[in-house]
Amino acid sequence: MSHARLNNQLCFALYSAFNSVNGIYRKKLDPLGITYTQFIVLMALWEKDEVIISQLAKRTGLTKATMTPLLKRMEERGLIKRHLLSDNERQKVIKLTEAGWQLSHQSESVTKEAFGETGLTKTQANKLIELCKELVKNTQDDDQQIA
Amino acid sequence: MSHARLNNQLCFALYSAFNSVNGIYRKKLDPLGITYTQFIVLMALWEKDEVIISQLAKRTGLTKATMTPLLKRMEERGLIKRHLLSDNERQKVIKLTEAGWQLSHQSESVTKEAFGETGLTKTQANKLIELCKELVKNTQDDDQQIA
DNA sequence: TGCTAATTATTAGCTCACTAACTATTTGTC
DNA sequence: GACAAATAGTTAGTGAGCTAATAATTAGCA
Repeated sequence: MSHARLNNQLCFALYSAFNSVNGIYRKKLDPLGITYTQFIVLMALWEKDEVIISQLAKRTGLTKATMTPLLKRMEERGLIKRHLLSDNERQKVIKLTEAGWQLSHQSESVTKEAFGETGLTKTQANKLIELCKELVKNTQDDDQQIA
Repeated sequence: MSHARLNNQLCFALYSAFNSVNGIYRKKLDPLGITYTQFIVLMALWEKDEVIISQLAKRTGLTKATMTPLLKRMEERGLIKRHLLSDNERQKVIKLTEAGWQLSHQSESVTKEAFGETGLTKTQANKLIELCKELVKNTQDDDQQIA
């Protein structure tokens, strides 16, 4: 009668933790008119602007099918523009608008406040980030073996 | 020009890690005809069956609005039954069917295989789980302060 | 009793996230 | 140059996940 138990499930722990932090961010980002996923895309663009959709998908870990409607909504809200490249008409370049850049100024405090609400110490958070990255790296390797 | 950076974001780390593990589970649970969220609900029920929806929501960390369509789909697939309680007609009791119990036999190997693919050691996984639980506990406390 | 407040579940409307199938280009090769 | 293969992005369909609003029942209490 042995079965998987919720309490010592790695995946359930990550699932709950992400939902918790996501909830914290939702409250803070809602007044700015963006979702957490859009915030991630913005962070990626603040680091490197004018990139094609595939590159953006790779850096955020999202699929292209997720990106399309996401970017469409972000364009409707005036945060980005999508331009067709002249030298390769398959590709579309994503570029931040002035409004998209403006949001970067609030991002620092949003992140700091959100971190505060997690109640974790810096050491704990760094350890958590490190382990998550390790996990992601390992599973990416797996994907490449399949391909 | 300082702004939040993707690479040292706790939330992004959790988000990526959860998406990775969720992807692993998706491949394994798809042949069983269930999603990861449904698997979580099943695990909760294997530990304690015949509970009302609110209790199930609390244990899984989902909202009631998420539970309703989720449980409807699970009932359609014959995994659970929903009964109205006679002594309190607001509440509905969720009870596993035989098919729902049957899945518990495969759950152990699904979890073990999935853990293997994360490439983490037992020590790393336990540390990760511990930190996630700490985070969830802290943010739940916050919620109670608000209420 | 009778009226308000709280609880339980559902619904509607939004956003994300995936897979699979599709269109449209570009590349590679003969 | 022509035709298969690869690449870039979109679309369709399913299943979460949330908030806010809505019923319906129960509890509290004056």
